Amino acid sequence: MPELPEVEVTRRLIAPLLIGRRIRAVHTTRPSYFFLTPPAQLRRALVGRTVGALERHGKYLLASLDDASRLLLHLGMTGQLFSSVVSSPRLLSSTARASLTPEAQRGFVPDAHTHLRLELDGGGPDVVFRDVRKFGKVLLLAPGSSDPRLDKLGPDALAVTAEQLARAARRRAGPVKSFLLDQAVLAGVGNIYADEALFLAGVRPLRGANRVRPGEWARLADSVRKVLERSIETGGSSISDYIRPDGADGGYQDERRVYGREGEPCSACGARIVRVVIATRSSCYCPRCQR
DNA sequence: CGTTACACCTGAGGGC
DNA sequence: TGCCCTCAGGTGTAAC
Repeated sequence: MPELPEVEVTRRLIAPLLIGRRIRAVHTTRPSYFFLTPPAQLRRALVGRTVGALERHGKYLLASLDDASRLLLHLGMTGQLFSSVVSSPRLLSSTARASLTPEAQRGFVPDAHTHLRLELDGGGPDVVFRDVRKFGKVLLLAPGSSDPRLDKLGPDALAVTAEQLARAARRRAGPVKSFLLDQAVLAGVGNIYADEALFLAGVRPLRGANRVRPGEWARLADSVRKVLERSIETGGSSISDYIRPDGADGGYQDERRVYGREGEPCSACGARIVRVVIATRSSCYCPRCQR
């Protein structure tokens, strides 16, 4: 679920809970697909560490620790990173929520999907990482080491230029939609914001990337930045699982022009929004506004 | 090298 | 009500 705006909003709200804090205790679930670093090793390595900075690279978060190691986090499709003092209806199924006491409903209660919980010195709330589908990832990077997942990322989508996009697209005959989703080309755009940026730029998602003209790359680069910045301002898109770290919903889902709006009238021209499948990802566009 | 198909995992919602 | 199918904001890998 989370794309660049959701990860950036998460970073801004989680940073004050983590930075300068010493990790007092670490709670995890059993080993799984989710843990690139085995949970037992993770617990040993993290306890006693103090967090320096919390940075974002595309959709990845990177926490630097006082022993020069770094903790790499990815939210996958259903990952949620939040403060333990929140209570949000998105965090529990209705049946699970109904079984809690009123006191428990006011704070977060760890469940089987709560894969990582950091207790911090200083009396603040815990930092919780919950992920139902476990497509999210946790990886501890030893001092001085990196990871291919980070190294292969293209320029951050908030800073990408038309020239960078046009150059990267030269040998790319596939759909421009797939091109925008390629994290090695630009880092941070996912299915929602690719569709939204293509709409704003007036470009059809199925057009070959190498058949997009220079003027259109300029509009696309602007549209990508505009859409992402506006989403960050509104707190991101809360469509199914995403919540802000403080438990509130984002607001960008109400500003979508095409994503998830198949069959609805285009907000610009009234034509019916169309849905096609491109490389297994559903893609919505306006057949009149986008060429 | 570029591109596609599929796997990874769980839950919600629609159709019958 | 229950079952079965499809779909979901991502990404790594194998295969062409």
